Amino acid sequence: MNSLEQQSWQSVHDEVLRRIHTREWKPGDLIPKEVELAEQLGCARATVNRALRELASEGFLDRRRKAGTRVAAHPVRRAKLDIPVIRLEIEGRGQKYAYGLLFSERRTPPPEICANLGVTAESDMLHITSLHLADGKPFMFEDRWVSIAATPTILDADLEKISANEWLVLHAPYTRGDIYFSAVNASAAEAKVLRTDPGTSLFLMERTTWENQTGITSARLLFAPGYRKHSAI
Amino acid sequence: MNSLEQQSWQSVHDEVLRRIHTREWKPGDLIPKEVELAEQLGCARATVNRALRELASEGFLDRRRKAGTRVAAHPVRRAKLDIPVIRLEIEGRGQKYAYGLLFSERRTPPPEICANLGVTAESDMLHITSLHLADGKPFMFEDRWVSIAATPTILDADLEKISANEWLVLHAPYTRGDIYFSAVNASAAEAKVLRTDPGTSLFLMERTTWENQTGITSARLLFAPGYRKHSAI
DNA sequence: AGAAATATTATGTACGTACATATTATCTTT
DNA sequence: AAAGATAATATGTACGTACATAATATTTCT
Repeated sequence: MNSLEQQSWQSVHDEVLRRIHTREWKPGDLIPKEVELAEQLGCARATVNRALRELASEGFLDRRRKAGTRVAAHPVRRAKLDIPVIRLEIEGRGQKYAYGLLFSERRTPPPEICANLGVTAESDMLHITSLHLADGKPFMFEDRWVSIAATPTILDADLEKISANEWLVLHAPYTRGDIYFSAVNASAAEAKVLRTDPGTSLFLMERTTWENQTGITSARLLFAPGYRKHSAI
Repeated sequence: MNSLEQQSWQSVHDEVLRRIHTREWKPGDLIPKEVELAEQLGCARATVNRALRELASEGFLDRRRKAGTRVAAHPVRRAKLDIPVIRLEIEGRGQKYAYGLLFSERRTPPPEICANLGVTAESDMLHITSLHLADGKPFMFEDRWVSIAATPTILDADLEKISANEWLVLHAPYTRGDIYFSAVNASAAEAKVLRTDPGTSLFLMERTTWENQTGITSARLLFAPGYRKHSAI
């Protein structure tokens, strides 16, 4: 890459990535400073800055003021997982989405939910279990607790028609959340709902969301056998 | 937020996010154009642009030229998963890392590996299985195929001492990869290696990486029972 | 020599201008 | 009215300058 017409932060991004991939710049190496790169590649420092910033956020570079920019010594791969509303995930596969409310009650939460959301055992909560289907077959079993204090309007929602999952996305603001992915053996009850055998290995997604310090909802999403979550890196 | 001294893309980012969270701007809504926002918030358009670009990449906004910027109708949560080298993941938990090579052979690949990597059945490949331990207990079982054509120097690596996982990160350039997460029941052999019972539900990560169009390696990473992958959103 | 103050430096960010590009909206032609 | 050409417009990006900030290097002081 000589000092000709080069432009665009994308091309700088690609060129730097090429040098990393070809080991011209090896893990741990200090790379030229922004001003030098800008000269080499014939563009403004702002352009180099944008490219390097992007590469750092992708985990390829480590940057520190004054210390300069280094190729990440232990490239941490940052996989981006898109977690859409279940309906869209199913429709995105070209399958027909259906949903059924299994059970709904208003009561105080069990200890593990209190711990997840940081609420007291006397909290007024809505407990819902439901089943999401793809082409008529069980796809995901949802077991959710919603704080009525934090989201009173959910009592007005018709959860026979719209899933709590989707209602919350549209009506409950939230600022942060946690997700855990794991694998569990199906219990007898879970196996029955998902029409599989007890003990079958199931993909589990546990999600908890807060608005500021207030716990909104905690959900256990259990996927039917064969489910795979994909990500490109 | 009045038209006073406001600066910094972070504060613009936070202010826009606040308006989304408080439903001042609801899903699907068209928000003011960059120039207007810049005026409102008293900063340059470039600053607003950076904030909105960030919010779009986080999945809160949809932006299109000429059409303007809208609050995402179906907020797709973008969970960022950090996938470090196994050794660092274990050490990051404060546990002692150990590694053992179980098996290594040089041979032609089975059909599923050919399909994954897009190589022919006559390819010269290295097949390695190994076990990663945390505090002496089985943590992850790795079953990996590496293309010798694409990465000939791996034959010189001492895979008794450094795991293929780590060696590849440090020595094999790659441009793109796929990851699949799923749950599987342990086979008899897998259960034995991971010191658990056959049928136990295990978290599986399948990774395939390419350099441009050349398949480099395909790995099946099977985690011991209880493993959970976390992400904040 | 060791600590504290000061200078230096690479990245981080803001601003204003200019132009590119993708879409949408409008006008013209058939 | 449908199709095609043209204008309008919001975002996308590049550039150069200016200053902020964090970390390091150097100098000064005790």
